[in-house]
Order: sequence, then C-alpha cells, then structure tokens
Amino acid sequence: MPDFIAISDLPRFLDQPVKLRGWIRAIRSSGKIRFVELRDGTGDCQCTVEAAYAEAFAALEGCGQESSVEICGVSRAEPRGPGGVEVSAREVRVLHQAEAYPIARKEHGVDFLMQHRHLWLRSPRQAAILRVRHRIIQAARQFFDDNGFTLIDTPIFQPGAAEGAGTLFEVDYFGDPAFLAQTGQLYLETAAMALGKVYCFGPTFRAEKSKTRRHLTEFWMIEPEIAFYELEDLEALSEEFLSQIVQAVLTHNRADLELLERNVAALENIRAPFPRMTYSEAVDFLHDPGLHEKLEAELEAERGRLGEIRKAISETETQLGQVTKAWKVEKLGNDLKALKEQAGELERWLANRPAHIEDAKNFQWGKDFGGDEETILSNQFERPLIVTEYPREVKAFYMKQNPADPRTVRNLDVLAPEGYGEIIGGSQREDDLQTLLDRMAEEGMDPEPYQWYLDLRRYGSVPHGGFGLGIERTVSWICGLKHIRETIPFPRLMGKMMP
RNA sequence: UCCAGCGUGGCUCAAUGGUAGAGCGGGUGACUGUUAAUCACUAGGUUGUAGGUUCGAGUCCUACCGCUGGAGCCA
Repeated sequence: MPDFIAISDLPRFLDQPVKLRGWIRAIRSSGKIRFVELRDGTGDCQCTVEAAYAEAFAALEGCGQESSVEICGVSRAEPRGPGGVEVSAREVRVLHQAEAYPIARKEHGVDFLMQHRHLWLRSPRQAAILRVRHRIIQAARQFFDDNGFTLIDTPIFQPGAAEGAGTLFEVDYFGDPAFLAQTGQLYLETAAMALGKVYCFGPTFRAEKSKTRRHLTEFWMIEPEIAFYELEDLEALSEEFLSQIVQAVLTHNRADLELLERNVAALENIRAPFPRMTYSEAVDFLHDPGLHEKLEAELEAERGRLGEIRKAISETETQLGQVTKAWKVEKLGNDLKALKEQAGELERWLANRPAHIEDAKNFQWGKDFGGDEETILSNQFERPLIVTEYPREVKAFYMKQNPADPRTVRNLDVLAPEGYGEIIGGSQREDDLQTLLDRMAEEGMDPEPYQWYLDLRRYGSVPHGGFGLGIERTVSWICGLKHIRETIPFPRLMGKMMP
C-alpha cells in the first residue's frame, strides 16, 4: 500500500490501491452504498463506500460535513464522479467526527459568512481566491527578484505620517505616540540609495473611515523603489510588472479563474503597452464631446442589459410556477432576489449616470479624480490606464515637481479596467533639497523629524522613484470579485475585527 | 460622519394588527449510483433590545444596538 497521496495526483494512480486523507465536503447515502465527497486542499474526489465493506461502511455512521477521515481504496476512472476519478473504499478511518457544520451547501448571508470566516475559507470559491492571491504575490516577488531588486523590510512602527495625517492608527510606544505604517516608501528611498533597486512587501494600515467594497483598514502592498529612475521608467516598469502578474495567474490558475466564473478573455488582453495619458489630457478627454457620445451609447447599451435582466426575472418567475420541490422553490426565490437586486443596482446606476456625465463635462482642472471620473476614464480601455502628472496640490509632498509645468508633479496612477479603480500609485520623488523644503513648508510640515529623509538630498541626491501595488485590489480585479473582503483571509474592515 | 435598507429556529426565508410556519441543516428509520439524492417521522422560538399605541403587536410608533449597501477619503 503506497503512502497517502494528494487528490490532485489521483489521475496518476489509476486502478491502483491509494490512501487519501482529508475532510468530508458532502456525504450521501443510498442504503447499501455511501458517497463521500472528499477534499484535501489539493482537490475533491468522490469515494464510494459499499456495505459489503462492513467496517468501512459502519465507520461513517454519524459522520457529517467536514468530518476528517483517512480512506484506503482503489482508484478508477468514473465519469459519474466529479473530476472523473473515483475511489472505491476498502477501509475508512475516522479521525474526527465533526459537529453539525454551520455552513450548509446553500446560500448564506454575508454577515453570517463573515462571522464564520475561519470556516468559510474551506469553501471552493474562497480557496480558489486564496490560491490566486498567493500566485499574485508569488509572481510579484518573482518579477522583482528576477530583475535585480533586493527585498527590504521597512518598519511597521513609524514616528509620523508619510502622507496626510489623521488616517493613521496611533499606538502607545513605551509612553510615546507611534503610528502603524501606511507605506514603507520613505525608508525604501534610503535603501534605494544604498542598493539601487529595492522593494518592500508588507502590511499597511489606514484608519480611514471608509465603508466600501474597495477598502480595508489593513492591507498588503508591494512597493519598488529605484535609483536613477524617472517617471517614464516607472510607467514602463508598472506595465511590465502588471502584465507578468496577470500572465502568471493565467498560466497557473486557470481552473481557479473558471471556478470564479472570471471572464478570462478580458485578462488575456492585459499585455504591454498600456494606454497612457497625463492628468491634463485626461481632463480634456472628460470634456471631449466624442466621449460624451460614447457614454450616451453606453447608457443605451446598459438600458438594453436592464431589459435582459428583467426578461430573466420573468423567466425565473415562470420556472418558479413549475417547480414544486420546496428547496428548489427556495433556490429560485433566491435567484429571483439576486436578479432583482441586480436590476435595482443597474437602475440606480442608470439614474445617476446622466449626472456623472454632466460632472465629467464640467470637471475642473486641479481637482482630484473621484471614483466616478476614474471609472469613466478606465472603462474606455480594455487594459489598465496609466494617468500621470497630477496637480501638485492634490498629491503628497515628496513627489517630484514637474520641471515642464510646476503646477503638476511627476506621478503616476494605474487604473485597473472594469471599474476596479486605482491599483498602483507612485511617483518620481523630489530630489532637490530646497524644492522639497519649500513644499513641506507649503503643507505646514515640520522638517525636523524628516532630517534623515532630507539627508538623501544632501549626500549624492539622484533622480529616483517608485510605486505601490495594492495586493487586495489586484486580487479583486483579477478574480473579478464584487467585494474586497474576500481577497484576504481575515479582512480588517472599519469597525470589524472578528474572527 | 451622512443617506437608504434590513434584524423571525443553527442557516435561508414566509406569516391583511387576530393560534409563529416551510425548506435546508440536526436526530431516527427506508433505499446499491448519489451529485444541494429521495421518502417518512422527529426535536428545535421570550420574533435584535427597551419603551409606547391597541381588546390584541413579528406586523404600527419612538429610541437604542447590530448588520448591509452607497457617499466622502484612498491602494
């Protein structure tokens, strides 16, 4: 008898004795035969246990969902089993008989699932997201490692704000105030002056009171910082970086994307070059009558989609009249509710859209883009959109003033397609000491605690820059999720920390 | 913080102001090919909390608590 094998390896062990171990995802009985859907983290496999194997059959008595078991049996090709391979069990050893498992194989409310996040992770969909998350992180690090970057760990306890204060978590540090890092950037700049190309990867914290599908209070960010890099270099880097991440997911996690019902074709499009525009060009674009026509056409198309949803609603209602089984009635009822929600959401969108178009027409140079403008801009492209050179006033003090136009800075934002918003933000950094001091004064900042940072501009200052990629927003986009809470094992949301 | 919506068995939901129910899950039994199996039986409730209106409140009113969605801010 061989050692335990992973379910994912099962096709290599056809018609052989095998030993599996894992958890029961579902169990059904039909008198003298039991069907066990076993999962082990690598895949799912149906095992049949016949009453002829009396001990094995009896062992499963009272075993419900998520009981842990070891199963020895013989594998065989079986089209009736999910995955095409089935194991006929000869021996079953129950490791632990689970109590009644709270998460049933049916729809649940978000609140309930969030309270059971520790168990929810066992669901196929959540596991698929976590695998894609892992791939994204792995590919991101691989990209930097392959391109001569050195990983630098920046501190999580930090003395002050890199960007606007008031959005930081304050902690007591032996009687003095300290703050949880919202970026490793300032420290990373020092390391870039030592090692040239560096990156950091770690958790960051924002105390913003944002309750939206795009916000977490604790999230992970990967940030490269490179000496002698200017804005154009950063644009090229971000483009190559994102392309490779997406391609890695497509190569290794296709099954996960399919399970998530992600539109894979949209991801296959994500290759350099990405469209680029400056902030000023973006503002002109928002004012362009051609865009308004396109948006009106889009509005028409969405009205058509609303019609389709309404058709689906009436079809579901018809089906509902034909079904008698109570749980099927319930399921169709849930489908109907979801469709109605979708229709409602679309109706609201359609109602607000003319105002958004109006806002776009009237957008004034100098304001920061809101979510609506970002969405309008990025929706015009099938690839991520790189927007550069924003007005100085809306951006952080350390960003390099644009020599060609001092009203703007040499920064970049990368907006994901399909309305997923900003996934990368970065800039070339101000390398001139006096300009930086002036800028800090403009912001009312005390330069004293930043002397170490200013030293970089005193001892061999060079052009340099970097950016940060938000892992969770990237996961959300690549997986096509509706809410960022599913992108991280234990999301920290405003006012929510359990489990 | 502001606006909107929702709180009924473990879960998902029903119930004109008039005796609180169903399905799933749990338990018991039947069934050798199930895919959320099917069939029968069974246990399980102070309807978020506190007041109020009423002969009578799950249902109406007020406050609070919790959750969800959206806005601002951001990755």
